[in-house]
Parts: sequence; C-alpha cells; structure tokens
Amino acid sequence: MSTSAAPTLFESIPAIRRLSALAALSPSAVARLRAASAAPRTMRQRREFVTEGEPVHEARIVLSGWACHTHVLRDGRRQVLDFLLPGDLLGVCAQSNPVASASIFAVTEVVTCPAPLPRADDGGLAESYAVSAATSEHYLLRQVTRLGRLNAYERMVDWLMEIHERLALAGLADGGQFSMPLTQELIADTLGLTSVHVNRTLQALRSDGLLTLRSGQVLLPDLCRLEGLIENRPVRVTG
Amino acid sequence: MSTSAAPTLFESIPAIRRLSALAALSPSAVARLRAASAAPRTMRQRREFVTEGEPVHEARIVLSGWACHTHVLRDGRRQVLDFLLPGDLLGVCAQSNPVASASIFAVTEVVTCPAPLPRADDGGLAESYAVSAATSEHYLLRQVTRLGRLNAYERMVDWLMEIHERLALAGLADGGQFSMPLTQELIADTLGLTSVHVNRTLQALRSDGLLTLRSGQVLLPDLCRLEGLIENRPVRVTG
DNA sequence: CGTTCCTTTGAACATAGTCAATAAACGTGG
DNA sequence: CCACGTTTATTGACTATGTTCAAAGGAACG
Repeated sequence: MSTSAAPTLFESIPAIRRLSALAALSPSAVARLRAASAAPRTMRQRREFVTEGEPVHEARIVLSGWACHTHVLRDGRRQVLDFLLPGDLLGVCAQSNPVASASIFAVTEVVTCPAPLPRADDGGLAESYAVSAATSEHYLLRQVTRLGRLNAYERMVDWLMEIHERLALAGLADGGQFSMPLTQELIADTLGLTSVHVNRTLQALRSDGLLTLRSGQVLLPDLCRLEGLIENRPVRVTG
Repeated sequence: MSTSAAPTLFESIPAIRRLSALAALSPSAVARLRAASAAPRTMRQRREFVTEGEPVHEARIVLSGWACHTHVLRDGRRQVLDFLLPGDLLGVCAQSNPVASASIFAVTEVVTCPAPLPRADDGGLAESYAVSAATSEHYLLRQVTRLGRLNAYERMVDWLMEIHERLALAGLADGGQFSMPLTQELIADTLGLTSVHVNRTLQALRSDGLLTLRSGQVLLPDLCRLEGLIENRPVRVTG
C-alpha cells in the first residue's frame, strides 16, 4: 500500500497512464502493473503472434508498439478489424476454454506484459479492465458505422480522430501530433479501401489543410474543423 | 435440483434452447431461466427501447422478436450494427456504471425477460453467458469484414448464412428456411448499401437459384453452394 | 377502397477500384 | 558513405460497383 505512486498525470509508462485514465487506480494497483511490466515479451514486427481459433492462455497488456486484429480471406483480401495500442488488453475472456476471436498482427515491434489478475484489494484494476473492454467494443461499433455509412474522406477523418484520441489517452499524442507507423496499404485494409484510393484521400486532406504526414509523423493542424466533419462521439462508456 | 428438465433438444423456449446450445446447462440453471421468462416485458415494434449513452440497469434476454443495435448519424444515415435474436443477451456489463454502447431498436414486437444472475450453483449459466458474449463479438468482427471487404452479393450471402445459423441455434430455422421480418431498407442499413441495390442483389440471388423470399419467409434451397461462396467460418469460440 | 408503406424498375451519375508505370524512401551489405 | 534491391508512395487512364432520382406497381391495413 505504501508504494511510491507518482500522480497519474506524470505516469511515464503509456500503458499504465491509459489504464489510470480509464478508472482511478489505487497505488497498489499501479504497483502491480509496474511489476508486471518488468516481465515484458517482445513480438517481432510484421509477425502474426496470435492466430484466430487458437486457444488463449492469458490476458496481456500492450506496453509499446502497434498491433492489429486482422481477418484474411481465402483469396487474400484482408480486413483490419481494430488496432491494439499501448495500454490495450488482449486475450481477456470470461469463458473456460477461450479461443482467439481474430488473429493479431504486430505492425511494429510490439512489447507486451501479463495483465495482473484483478484482486479484491486492487482498487480500480478490475474496473479499468472493464472500461477498457467497453471502450474496445465502442471502437468496434464505430468501425462498423465507418465502413458501412461513411465515404472515403469521412472514414479517414473519423479514423484519424479516433487514433489521436486513443493515443492521447496514453500520453502518446498531443495537439494533433502523433507518430503512425502504418503503410497506406494497411490503412486501406483498415478503412475498406484500396491503397491507391487511400493515397488520393490523404492528398485531399492535405490540400484541405487538415493533415500533414511525413515519415510516419502525423499532424492534424485543425482538430476543431475535423471534429466538425464527423459525428461528435466522445468515448463515454460509464454513467 | 429436481426440476423437471426436458432434454435440451426438445426445449420449447427458443431463448433457452440457444443458451443450452452454447454451454451445457444444469437443470437448476434451466429452471431459473424458465422462472425468469415468466416475467416478460414487451417492447412495441418500431420503437427504440434502449438509447445510446443512457445508463444500463440490468441484463436481459430476448425471448422473441427481432431487435437491432443501430447508430444514426446527424444527417440521418443509419447503420445497423448487429441483430438481437431470441436467446441473445443485452445490457451485460462488467463495469460499475455502464451506459448503452448503442441504441436498440425493436424491429418487430420484442419480448424480453431479466437474465438470471449466475450463481455458484448454476452449472453452466455463467459459461453460457460468456460464450454468448464471445459469439456476439465474433459476429461483430464478421460484420466489419463483411462491410470492409465483401461486395454487395457476397455481403448478402454471408449475412443470410449468419442469420440462418443464429436462428438455427434457437431452433427457429432449419434446412435453410426461416422467417425474416425485415424491410429491404433495414437490410440495406445492415449491409451498408441502398435499398435499391439490396433489391437488385436479392434478384440476382433469386435468378441464381440461391434464394426464395416471399412475405418475410426465406428459403435458401442450396446451403452447400452458398457456403462455397463465403468464407467457411464456423462459430467456434471455445477450445 | 383508399392510404401508406414497400418493392421494383430504368436511366444517369459518382465514388472507388483496377491496371500500369514512375518516383521516392528505406534497408542492407560492401 | 554509397550502390543496389525492395518496399512504399504517387500519378494517370479506364472500368466497375453501387448511388441517386424518379416513377410505377404491389401488398398490407385500417
């Protein structure tokens, strides 16, 4: 209980910063997260490290890097279902013999650590996991609407805003600036487009003064205008 | 414990039939479900009975009727996120103050009852709920791939197969036959198309001998051929 | 039996995809 | 640090899938 607990705002580990932002964590919960992060595992980039249908062993937390849930069709078409960013959980299941609901692909090198099992004395940890799960579901629903009802330009704006918002929670984005280590082809597989059309859509955003993108660094210079373009959907999963 | 428990296969209440199919339920679990179903609540058709962002009070089970999660954009565009069919759960949340992640719209008249809280002695009930949740997530992921990477014809086939499979679990479909009380406009909002294009896609399926659809009654006369058209994705959420 | 909602059809149009070629960026070994 | 091979980004011309608009035909329902 007498763990040295730095205030949330100065938390230096992005994953812990995110989980603290989702629900107030007691010092002991933060201490257990710190301890868990001392036993990291690294996944090589461009590798699938979880395969759809395989048994799931333990819940883990992303500490750094970008991963994504993907589904690949027989003919090679690929859909990125959602992204896993620092502080996101994977392999959380309530059933007895869970299997992975989708494959997970490491876009960059990805570092994970075990997710401490919530205990009675872990003020807020279980709540943080629950809010994290609800948030993931929210993003998944948003992805459905994005693909079903928005055009290419709107999809790109909506998705960039979502990524910005998510990275900001972990302290990895601020003022519309963040790094995004994705190829246009991966973005295409996320937004249900072709890479050629993603390229043209990015150009349109640039010429509208809404985006700067150079060597994986994104700058959204006019967040207000972007917000005006999309549905105002703040992530609020608790009452 | 000595409840009169008919074998699962002859279970007459579709919702209980589905939950029994997801995980083996003890007689006492079935008894509690039966008891809960004796306190039904009816939602009028064409009504939104859960609103996105509103607090969620209790978990409920759909006993009969069709409902759907929807998201409506400011300009009126609408996306159906997924359907709620007999045996499906709604309002299940692990957090302390959950809010609805999407609005729920009653397509037909919908009857629900409270979902009994799993207890230690409810063999299989918690497991059934967990598998149900995993299955819902599976369908949501499938919906993302459908919208992102399939064309209109493929979307329709994939979705019809999914509905058939889900209704079959509850004993409400068999041999490719089931009733589907949806307008083409609702199907369009589900598949990210216009109702005009849905109409044309249905015609294409009919002229290919894959579909009969008259006054809400669907017949898929050649399930094998349909399965050949889509990804073979049996729902297997447990190892 | 008229009204309303739903389905069906046609013609013109728009958004996004395909194919192909070039340019730029990146990574690697010498 | 440079040369080379590979991946990624960019551009153009053409095509295709799905949308829009409008109107007419059916079915359901009071």
